[in-house]
Amino acid sequence: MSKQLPLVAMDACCAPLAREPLTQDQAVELSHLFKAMADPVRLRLLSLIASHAGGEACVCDLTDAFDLTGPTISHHLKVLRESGLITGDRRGTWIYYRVHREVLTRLSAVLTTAGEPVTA
Amino acid sequence: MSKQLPLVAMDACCAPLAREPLTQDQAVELSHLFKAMADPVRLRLLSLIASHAGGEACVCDLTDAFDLTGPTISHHLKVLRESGLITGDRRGTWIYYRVHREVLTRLSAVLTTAGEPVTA
DNA sequence: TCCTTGGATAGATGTTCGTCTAAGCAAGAC
DNA sequence: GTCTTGCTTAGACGAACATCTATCCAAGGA
Repeated sequence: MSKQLPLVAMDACCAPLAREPLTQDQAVELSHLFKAMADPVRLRLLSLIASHAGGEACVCDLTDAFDLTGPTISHHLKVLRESGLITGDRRGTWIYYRVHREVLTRLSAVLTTAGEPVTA
Repeated sequence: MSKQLPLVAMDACCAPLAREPLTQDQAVELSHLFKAMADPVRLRLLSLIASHAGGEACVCDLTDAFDLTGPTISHHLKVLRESGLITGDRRGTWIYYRVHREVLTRLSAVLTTAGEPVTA
């Protein structure tokens, strides 16, 4: 359950997208992360977990916020997990999820246009 | 050609995703933007345009970077256009595209976790 | 032990997406 | 006018995706 993919987007770590053209590999890596966030349910899940008290939330906290079945929520959590955006670990009866803030921070950095010259 | 959708993601303007839970509407708006970026070709297009000298690039500059047909590139540019990430205008023979930096900046702000308390 | 509860997996189904070929439109050269 | 070039639109098709129901596994309490 706590088995995660290695942290991704390391290659696309720091260079803002607007400073120099992304390589093919960087683009593929980043696209996986954006694809994981390209769904309203997953965005809200991510936001619910990230903003939850203690920085973590159990699935029981999440399911009630949606009009979807348990398996569907479970599927979306799996997508977020496999993209490296969140981790989950079981403590007793419940499984707690928390976000990988470094990944969000890295994405934020990639999208920034601060300090980017308009002309090269 | 220069007809664009109104700038989106205004509602999701400033509150970082990790500060408070996204509303359904905010999540839907943001998901459209992330969906537009959830493809390696579109990410590279965005990056090529954003990092191009003068802040703009014509389609002829873009097509050569990919092993795809013209219509496919055109399709991806249309997705980026309709999401509000880029605009294109024709000047004489060529069409020039440039990115809406405000949108990128806003997305970057939404993803930031700087200054976010881990506990509420 | 067996039952209950929390949560994931398996498999099916309708929809969306990425790519292509073919055709169309706009601008300039002749 | 007609041709060429740059780019978009239209339509088709296979792959990927979001959701569901049914099933299964793990942990805790009787």
